[in-house]
Amino acid sequence: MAKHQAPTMKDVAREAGVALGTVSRVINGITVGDEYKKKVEAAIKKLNYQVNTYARGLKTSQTKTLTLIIPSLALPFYANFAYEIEQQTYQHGRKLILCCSNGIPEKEIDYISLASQSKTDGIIALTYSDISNQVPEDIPLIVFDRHFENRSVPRIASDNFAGGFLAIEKLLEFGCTHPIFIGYHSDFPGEADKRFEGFQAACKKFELKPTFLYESDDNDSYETLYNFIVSHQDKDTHTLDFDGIFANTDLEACAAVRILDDLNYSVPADVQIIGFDGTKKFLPIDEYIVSTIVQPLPALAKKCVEMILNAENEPLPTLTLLPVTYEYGGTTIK
Amino acid sequence: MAKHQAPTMKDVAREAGVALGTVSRVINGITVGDEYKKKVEAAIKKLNYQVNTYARGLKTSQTKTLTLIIPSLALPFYANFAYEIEQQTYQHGRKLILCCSNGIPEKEIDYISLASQSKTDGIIALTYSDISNQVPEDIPLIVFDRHFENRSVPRIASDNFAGGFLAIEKLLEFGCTHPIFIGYHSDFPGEADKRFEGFQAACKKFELKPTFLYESDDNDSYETLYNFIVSHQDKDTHTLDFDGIFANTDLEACAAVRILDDLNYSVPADVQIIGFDGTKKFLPIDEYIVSTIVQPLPALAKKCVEMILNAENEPLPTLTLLPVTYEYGGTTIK
DNA sequence: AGAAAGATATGAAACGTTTCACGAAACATA
DNA sequence: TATGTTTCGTGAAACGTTTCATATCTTTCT
Repeated sequence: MAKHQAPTMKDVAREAGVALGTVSRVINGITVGDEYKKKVEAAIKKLNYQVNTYARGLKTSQTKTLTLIIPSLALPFYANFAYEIEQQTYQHGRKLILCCSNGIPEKEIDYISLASQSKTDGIIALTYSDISNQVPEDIPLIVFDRHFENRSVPRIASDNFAGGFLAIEKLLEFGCTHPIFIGYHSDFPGEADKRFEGFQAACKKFELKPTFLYESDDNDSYETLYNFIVSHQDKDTHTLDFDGIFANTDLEACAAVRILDDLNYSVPADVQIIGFDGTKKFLPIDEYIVSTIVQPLPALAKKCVEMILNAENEPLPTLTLLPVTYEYGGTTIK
Repeated sequence: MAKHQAPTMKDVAREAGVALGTVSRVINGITVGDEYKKKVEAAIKKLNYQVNTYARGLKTSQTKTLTLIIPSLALPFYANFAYEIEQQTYQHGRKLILCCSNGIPEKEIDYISLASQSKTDGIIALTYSDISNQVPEDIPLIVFDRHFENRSVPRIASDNFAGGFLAIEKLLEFGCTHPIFIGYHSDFPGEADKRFEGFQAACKKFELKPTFLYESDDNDSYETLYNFIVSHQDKDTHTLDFDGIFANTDLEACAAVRILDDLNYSVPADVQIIGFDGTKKFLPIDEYIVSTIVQPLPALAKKCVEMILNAENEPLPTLTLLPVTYEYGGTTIK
């Protein structure tokens, strides 16, 4: 038995008794006489015809495909961003190509090259190195949550600076007199760095002594944080010299909660804590709920995709910052 | 200024002073005379030529593309599976198209149809409905972690039954005399159901009274579980009538830990707990560590991709079950 | 040395679309 | 009725590859 060949437009045309071009026009929704249209549609249904994306892509060099380059899906934040991007991509009738680079520059570049061979309609990148000069001019690129040296590459992120500032404002509003900052930062230029700057700006404005733990990635961050907190306690009075924590991420906020608990301090009575990311929004784990500055992940994804797809009409703006919001999660008084 | 056109094989051929076919052979690694090869490679480098995947796909109807259909990336288990599939896909020189269906059957079918139009080389599906009859015959399909009515569709999963059995064996080995099962199950036919069957089989074999909480998805599972546990305690003696828990997932194991803690029982002294999934392997959150039956996610992903890509040589086996392992995580004595 | 066999380069055809110049038909105008 | 205008279907060309029959050049054997 011969292998069943998928029907082509030519088959449809023959079946419907019309010309090839007519079939094409029906498929692409270009005006066609009613009787013709009906005949073609009947033939399509009868033959169960489906367009061949590759033939179309070759002809139009529009592949209806978006590419997402992301280190991994291990961090819930990454996973959720990828999810939101996919949802948007689908909504716009595109397919999403997922690339997990593990943050390895060579892989990142390799993915770019693959994407370019596949004539992808746009690249959304959350990379460790600045890959903007690897991307062909005719493929729109948006860098998410990163700021590289080259400031001309369009990027998008939450307003991390405002978020850092807001966290301190909130802690003060909730009665804290000495909020501090804790966090680890990696050596790649992530937008998350701006949270610390927001903290500093708030300290300046409200005339606070800026106390913080802000170091490069550490193998045992729990221990580092533990020691830091211990160093700020008066053992005789069992008193801490701070009463509020702004943690760089919800993960770190959780670690702080645990450590304070281990040290027999009460949250939020003794210390109020605000994290960052809004992880509870997308990680359905109770243990993970803290008061937090929420990143608007769905809105960010929406913006990314819309901007990319609109890139040929309107050049991509250099920087797009979306507002963050505070949300109560039990580690503050409200 | 004219828009810069990407160079084609024809350009390379002209630049190198050879025929079109020769360029093709160089690119595809077919034997070509040394001098020709050198000339072509030089031209490729000079023009910065890249193959056009769409032209190639049209000609060969091999798209070097795999499609993953998964409900979402919200559950760490899903996210990690997607990640491992992507890694394997990349290793085999393919691209991955990610489809998040939210478990909506219409979307699942729509994704299948898109995949088929795009002539994907294979589909890996973690769906809620049985989509096997929607997939064209010539596209290999593997269903992950599901068992539908139609038993002829190739599927792959961890050996959940053996895992359930193993969990009880371990609890007994660690000195429990009355292990129980807790878990919620959804109404779609997931392989995870088999864990409960494994539990039951173990009860039969070891002559245990099978105590369990096993209900359909619940809006407030915490409360249900809390009430269940309370109903098994003697309030006067503050004693529970069980001393071991096998939880259907690590998430539920964590909930149990928390509830027992709230009720002032000690884990693992009073109650030992074993979860399922091995979530700690891929979710880097300390709160989330329990003793667990580990699903071999990387191995599962590897198998999926290898089998799919080998499907034309060797027809896909109906059922592939990969072994699970026990791993200590603090909620048991070892 | 001549013929046969073996390599390997060549260029045209084909994959399944979209697009466009062309022509036919229908309609409006005078 | 004759002419101009609009509408819409037609079919060939083109997109950038791969593949295959053909042609050319070596090598080997008698």
